[in-house]
Amino acid sequence: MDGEKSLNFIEEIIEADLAAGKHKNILTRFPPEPNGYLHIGHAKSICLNFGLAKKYGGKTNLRFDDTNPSTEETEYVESIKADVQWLGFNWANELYASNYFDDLYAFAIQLIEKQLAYVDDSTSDEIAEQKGTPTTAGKRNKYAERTVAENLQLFEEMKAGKYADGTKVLRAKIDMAASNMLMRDPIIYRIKHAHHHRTGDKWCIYPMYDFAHGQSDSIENITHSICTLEFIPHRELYNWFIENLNIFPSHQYEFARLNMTYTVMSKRKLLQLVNEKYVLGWDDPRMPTISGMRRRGYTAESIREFCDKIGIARRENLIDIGLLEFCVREHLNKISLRRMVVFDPLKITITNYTQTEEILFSENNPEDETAGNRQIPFSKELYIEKEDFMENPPKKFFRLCPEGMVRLKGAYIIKCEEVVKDANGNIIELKCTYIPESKSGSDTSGIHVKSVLHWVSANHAVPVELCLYDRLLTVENVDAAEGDFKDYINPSSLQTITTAYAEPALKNAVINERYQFLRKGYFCLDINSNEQKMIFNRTVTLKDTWAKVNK
RNA sequence: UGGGUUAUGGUGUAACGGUAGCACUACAGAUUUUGAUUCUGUCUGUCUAGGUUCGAAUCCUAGUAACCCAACCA
Repeated sequence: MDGEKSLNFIEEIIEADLAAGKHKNILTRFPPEPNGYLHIGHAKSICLNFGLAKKYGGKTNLRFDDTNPSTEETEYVESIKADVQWLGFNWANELYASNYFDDLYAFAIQLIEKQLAYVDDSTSDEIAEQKGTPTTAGKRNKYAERTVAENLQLFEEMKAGKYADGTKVLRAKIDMAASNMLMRDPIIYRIKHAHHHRTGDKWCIYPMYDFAHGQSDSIENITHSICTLEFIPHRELYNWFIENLNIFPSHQYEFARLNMTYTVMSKRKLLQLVNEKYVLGWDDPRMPTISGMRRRGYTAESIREFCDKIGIARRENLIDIGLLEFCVREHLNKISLRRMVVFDPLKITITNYTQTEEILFSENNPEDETAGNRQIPFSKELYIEKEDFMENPPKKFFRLCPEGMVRLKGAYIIKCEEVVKDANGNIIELKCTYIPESKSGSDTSGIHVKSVLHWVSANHAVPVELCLYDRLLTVENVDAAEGDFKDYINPSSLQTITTAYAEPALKNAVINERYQFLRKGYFCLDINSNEQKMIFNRTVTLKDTWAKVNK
């Protein structure tokens, strides 16, 4: 393959359609139901639909599939729009299935007139009963015999609010013996005396998904209607309506939805996590929601890159969350400002340091020359990370130890001369000397050390709070695990650190800027930060070879 | 047990009858003032059994496994 990226199966279909002159331009759509927040699985669909349009010079509509007023809310509409935009996509039109309620009602009348739909008074249990099973055909009931006039009147009365919820439905008259259960006279309208977030109380009958989605595609002239695998059986019905209504022939294509290790990807389960307070909200940084990932520090670029890397196919998949982390590290490495923060401080006194303080410089980002330098104050008393010192180190440990030497990043080489302990034998301080000729950038000492540590000057240190996140679940594939998914929630998915000290440059931290805390990971300022307290979220750790060796 | 869909390294994804490639992971090494980054290298794969063919991941036959469908949800 001469460097050319191969096409996925949908791209192949589109290129064939375009080549055959079937369409001049393509039109796709992203059709969320506004009953929850978008998650990374939706991002896959968004990137696909908008990406295809972009690649082939077409357009994409954002269409809310709002046919069920009892679960849908404006709050969700707003969050969905914000998330799609944040991901970097612009829709051609903001549309709603509810825009088409009048058209859909007219379509239903047409079906009745063609004797292809009837009003059924059966209860939901009776309908289920009469439907049969996958191995036995269903039976049509007496209501299917109603005349066109009778059906027209009844349906009109349903619309007028004459009947209570659940007492009547409109059904398409197709085939009660079909092997595809969806073709066994599917319900297309039900009575719901519910307030709709857009149409208010205008309607008390609402179309079902199957009677709304395909027709909406058709009304908009969508050329390629892309959805997930579980809708495959719906395609037959989708086509049946288009054919019998004789409307624009949109086509449905299906791809496999995204599953990811150590998390859940269903709106129902995510809603449960929110409602039952396992997380702090839809935008909790542990959630796989777009808003959660945004708050955690993921960039839109990295999410798009991830969606590109996982590919599009028709087989079930379970993507290693490590791939997502790889993508975000890859981007953050290029753009984040380097800063030093000590999480668990151990005091160091430089016994031979005679100045009160001096200002040192260090690069903001070694990956980006234009990022410039920052000032870092150095003084006699510093903090380093407790875990960077060991009194009796194993062979492969090359950080600080008694008599040992390390470099302080951007500063000097120091040597540990004395370990100070409290009455209980805990190490509370290290007395060190520094090598004056080893100053960073003008080192003439000739000394080579194996390790470089991050540090902060004690007098200049800024206390900050850190939120460290771990995977949401304790098992890779919760769908394959026994019992309820909530049994597998990771109890330590959030660790809050209140002992951390940051270098003074971090006082200027702002939302949306990305930081790499040297040797610790990528962080961003949390929206709950204020003048008194800065809170940083860890987006992802750095790769840590030492942690692996150590284990 | 009716119908539908899918099977390629640990995980994803290519190949369109002609050298099984790429990415992530894992492992080994080089460089490094982040045990990061970067660079180099290594391991591991065509669900099974037959068949067609000079040649099969690809075509045929028969199995096997997984997922989806019996909501007035989408």
